[in-house]
Amino acid sequence: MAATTIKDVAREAKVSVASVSRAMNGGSGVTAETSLRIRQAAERLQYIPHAAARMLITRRTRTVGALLPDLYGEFFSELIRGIDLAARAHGLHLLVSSSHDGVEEAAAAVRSMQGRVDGLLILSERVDAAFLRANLPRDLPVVLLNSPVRNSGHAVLNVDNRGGAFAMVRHLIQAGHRNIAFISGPAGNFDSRQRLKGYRAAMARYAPDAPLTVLDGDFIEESGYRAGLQLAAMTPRPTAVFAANDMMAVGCLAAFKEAGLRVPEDIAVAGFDDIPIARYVNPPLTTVRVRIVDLGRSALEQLAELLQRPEPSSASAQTLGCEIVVRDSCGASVT
Amino acid sequence: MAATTIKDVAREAKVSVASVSRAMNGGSGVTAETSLRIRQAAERLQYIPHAAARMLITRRTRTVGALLPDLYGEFFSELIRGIDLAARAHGLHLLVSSSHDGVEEAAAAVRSMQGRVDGLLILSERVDAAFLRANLPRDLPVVLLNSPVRNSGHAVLNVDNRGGAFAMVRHLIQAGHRNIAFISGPAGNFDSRQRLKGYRAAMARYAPDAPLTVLDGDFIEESGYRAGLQLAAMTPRPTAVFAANDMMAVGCLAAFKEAGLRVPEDIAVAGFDDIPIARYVNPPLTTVRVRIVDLGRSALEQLAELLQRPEPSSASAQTLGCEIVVRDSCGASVT
DNA sequence: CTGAAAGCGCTTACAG
DNA sequence: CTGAAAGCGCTTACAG
Repeated sequence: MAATTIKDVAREAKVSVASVSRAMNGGSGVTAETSLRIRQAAERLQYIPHAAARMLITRRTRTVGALLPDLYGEFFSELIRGIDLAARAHGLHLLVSSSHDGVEEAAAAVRSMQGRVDGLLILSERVDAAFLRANLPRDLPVVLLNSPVRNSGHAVLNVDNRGGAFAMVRHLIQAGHRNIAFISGPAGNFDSRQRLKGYRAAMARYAPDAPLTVLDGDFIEESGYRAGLQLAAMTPRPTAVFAANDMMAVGCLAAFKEAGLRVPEDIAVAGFDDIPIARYVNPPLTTVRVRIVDLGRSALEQLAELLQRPEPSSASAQTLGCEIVVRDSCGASVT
Repeated sequence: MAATTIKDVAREAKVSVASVSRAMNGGSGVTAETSLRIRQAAERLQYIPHAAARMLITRRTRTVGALLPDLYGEFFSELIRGIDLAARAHGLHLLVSSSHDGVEEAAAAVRSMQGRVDGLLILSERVDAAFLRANLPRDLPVVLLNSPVRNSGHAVLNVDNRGGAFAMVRHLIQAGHRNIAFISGPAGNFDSRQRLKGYRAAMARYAPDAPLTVLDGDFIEESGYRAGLQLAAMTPRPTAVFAANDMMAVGCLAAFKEAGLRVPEDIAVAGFDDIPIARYVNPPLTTVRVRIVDLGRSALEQLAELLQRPEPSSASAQTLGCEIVVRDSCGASVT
């Protein structure tokens, strides 16, 4: 105990606590000499202002919260890394609450963060406008990541799933493919729907007469494997398949190997995400890369902005671009 | 603004703030009826106690901090997941500060967490006894993860790197190998040193006459590749190689493929970590799995324990076991 | 059981 | 520039 307080410093520097406070907060309102003397005293006493007392009086925590669902490895860590880096740059602390799969759990987490954070970053399929209205004070700055929510009054930052998928399909078409199949993610999934839209749009635009083939998947490797077996058995067989994520593309590769199909000679394969495994499978996977660190960083930047200027009433909606990574699974790197 | 405070609830329930406080904190010292009336009033007003005020008076934050270095994907996310799950179970919030590579950065992070956390989880190669002494108040509960620090007065929780490596080498020997090479991690790395010790111990015990071959690596794939090329050129060539981590084992596989060596027929390969890629390479990699979620969970549990009983002066040091995962890269599953 | 009051450590008008 | 004082929202002895 016996942590040194502002009083101790005041005594040591022979000034009032008010002056200590002013000196510790930028020093405006005190002479340079006084300020120096105070800061030296503080140094001597190893004084660290009590965070809670400061929060209580200033009504600010200098902390932001991040609410995340049960995410898979790489995405999660990259996202946090981006958020963390940006938070540190802004002098903000980061309170994390992850691994939520239920709405109730998420609601409890959000509520328990009340008063401990100045703003919130939320990434969760389950969080919709109604959830936000029910569980958040109207005036808490919030940035939604990868969310379909619109006009909730909150800022939204999305990955350009549609654009990434569009670009990938265009790439495949330019490489000479026309019969291109798509393996979707889980039915209601927002990312998957956007990627499907990108596929459809690119096909409509660049190969309007080509057949559309959409197989159901669920983002799990196994579902990609099953879809791969189906594809292998089709006549005419698509010459390329674009899976809504890498794991399903990996499953596809396994199915094709089993079916005796060569990749990319007999059929080209592309994925989405660029997970680390993508470059280690055989052949290495052509895919769409999402700059996840940037997603986290941008989200935090936006939130930090909100903390300073409480939203000019028009909630922004931004989109973060993706890039195509061409590897062997689609044949030569044709652009 | 206008957040409802304890006063509002007191007025609404027609009691003193003292009674409200008691009712909100378990209700001892108030009749059941009063307590109920108060809690209903609180509900009506959507009262949430102000965290900072509570912290200020109770001297507890109900928050733990996690200081993490710049970790790679899977390990990081699994660790946080484990910590987060356990923290939630204990009603503790989690303040995260990650991606530190410098000592100075880590020190600043630790200091800035002062007063915002009741305890700290620290995973960092750079953090030694001196660091802890210089940057932490003597009485702050701390659990060190995977740390060589001893007798610092802090609890330590380590992965059984030595035991895992020992078991793997024993497995290889039992499978008939005698000339087994080891590829080390970075020179000063604690994990690597422990794994090397395990290799040496198992060789000494089960194949005391067999040659010891240790190649330098640095945990990066590339270094495993180089070591693989060296191994391929050796005479006599080891019949098995145990890399101090999976990434180097993956590099080894690439080198062997290039050198025309078949795995496991010509040479067996084993790694350490069981990263997701391990099961996707060709052939799938035999490796040592670290239950990272459990590591995080245990660390938090230990910290939570410390928060309740401030360390009976004897800092504990625990070790978390590993398990061998047998896949094709070492041939048939001989146990 | 219940309430009045002190006090946690800080910041910030308000005087001087 | 400097300080005395009020007050942030809570909890907890202390009386009754």
